[in-house]
Amino acid sequence: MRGVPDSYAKLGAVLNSPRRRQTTGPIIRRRILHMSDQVITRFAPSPTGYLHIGGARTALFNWLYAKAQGGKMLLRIEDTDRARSTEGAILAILDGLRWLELDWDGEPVYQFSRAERHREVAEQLLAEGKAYRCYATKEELEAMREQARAESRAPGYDGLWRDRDPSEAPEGAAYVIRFKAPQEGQTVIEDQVQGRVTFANKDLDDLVLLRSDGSPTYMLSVVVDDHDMGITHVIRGDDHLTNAARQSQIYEALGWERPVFAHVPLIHGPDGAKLSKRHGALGVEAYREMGYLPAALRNYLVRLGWSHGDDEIISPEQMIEWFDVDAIGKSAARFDFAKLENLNGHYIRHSSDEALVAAIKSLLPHLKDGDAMAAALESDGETKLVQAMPGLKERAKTLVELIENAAFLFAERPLALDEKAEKLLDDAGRQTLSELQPRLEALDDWSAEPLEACIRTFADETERKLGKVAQPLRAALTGQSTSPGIFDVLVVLGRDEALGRIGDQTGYPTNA
RNA sequence: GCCCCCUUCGUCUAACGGUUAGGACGCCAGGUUUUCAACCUGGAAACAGGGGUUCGACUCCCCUAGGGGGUGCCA
Repeated sequence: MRGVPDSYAKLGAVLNSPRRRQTTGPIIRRRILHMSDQVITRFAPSPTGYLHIGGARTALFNWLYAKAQGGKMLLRIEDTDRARSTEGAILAILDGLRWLELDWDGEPVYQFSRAERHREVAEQLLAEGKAYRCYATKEELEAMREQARAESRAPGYDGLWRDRDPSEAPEGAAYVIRFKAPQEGQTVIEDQVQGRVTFANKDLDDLVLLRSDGSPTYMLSVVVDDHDMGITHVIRGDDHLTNAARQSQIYEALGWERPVFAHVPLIHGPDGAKLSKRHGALGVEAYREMGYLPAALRNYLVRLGWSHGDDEIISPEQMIEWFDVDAIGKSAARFDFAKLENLNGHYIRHSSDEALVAAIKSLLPHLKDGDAMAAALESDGETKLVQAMPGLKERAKTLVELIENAAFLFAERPLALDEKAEKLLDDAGRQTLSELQPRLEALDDWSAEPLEACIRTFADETERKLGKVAQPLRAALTGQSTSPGIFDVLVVLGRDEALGRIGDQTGYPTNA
């Protein structure tokens, strides 16, 4: 737990920042109320699809804030829409969070299981005259909207049944329970990211709390659950900003204290438009399959909208230490794969060889063509892969690339050559290898230094530049024109395999 | 239509009334080099526009334009 003096210092800093100056009053009140309490955030996805990148960042922010404050992050599955919620989506979301290493406290709360409690609260509001039965039909509602539009008014429910006596209702007609929202004055949100946001109450209509089938709507459920779960800070996408106003009214009606709100701007696609499947609203599992490391993705995501000076590479520890919602920007960010790749490359280069092999092993089952390498690793390939890793990891931006670049290790003789390798192994190239082959065969210590000495001497003596020797050799050994350092390749492959691959190209099978 | 929010290099961002407007990714040029990466050096590249306030505005206010979100018996 954070010490009290520290919290006060922090509060002071927040209140004194020019950005917050205008919102002093209300913030003081709420902040002090929470001062002694533990921070409890929540991530509340609706299981209607995978965990997309925006959701992942929201989860990360909630997680970071909870960690930074020594609090908790709870997980709530908002599955009140029975038609659209699926078991598969729930699994995908949990799996995605685990992969990103964002753990939550306690068991996930399934919102649907709390429907009875939600209904109870709706009935209470009804009994207190803060809600009412509405018998309007679909057609009536549609007409209402059109008329509002025609009159340039805010569209929405016009209060048709707000003050009507229920006895006027048609016999046995279906009804919903609507919230009797205040019609005058304004509702103010003191948002930790957006600042003070004011809504005129006349623009906020009487929302539905309970559907005609008796099921609670999202707007009711969130308020009740956030309250019952003791949520102190609601950090979510700013597509919920208007909802915050409506929810505030419900809190007010219930006499409950509101949580602190922080609405973070959305993530857009590279073209600035809303994220669509084509450019980035992929499930996090897609990022795993593209070979991104969770740490790299987290680092990328945290910098999308949040900053700490000029820091770019931020360790998990620093992230937790530095994170705070008031450093979150107010404008939307575009998703940029190039930067993600760059970061991922950095994290790959700085991972241990063993960690990368482990990451590859856990990724392989998720890859279409992962079986072959998985099998190779099962037998004796793992040692080779670890051995080759220092050279490989310098050259890969994703695990997928790493896997592709490592493929030559496990390739069966004779190797298939790609186009560039084919070119390198022209007559001159093969001639070079033919001359080199006996020297290598004669070598009795097949390790890096002797190999390098041997090849450099060979190049010198035959008046060839090293590249003229290394490239054909690389082509013969890997089937490609690029690879880790050639001496390392020679060593990792081992004497027999290396000489065998060279022999395949020179046409002189080696006996050595 | 109505309501709310946003606007610094192509992208992510720093700046919190006084800077040659900084960093990162990407891009370009050079270096290093057995290939490719990595790495090093250098370069091009931004305050959306217009009004105020002020001795002084990227920073504060207003308007315009552009972008985004919301406007459900979805969440």
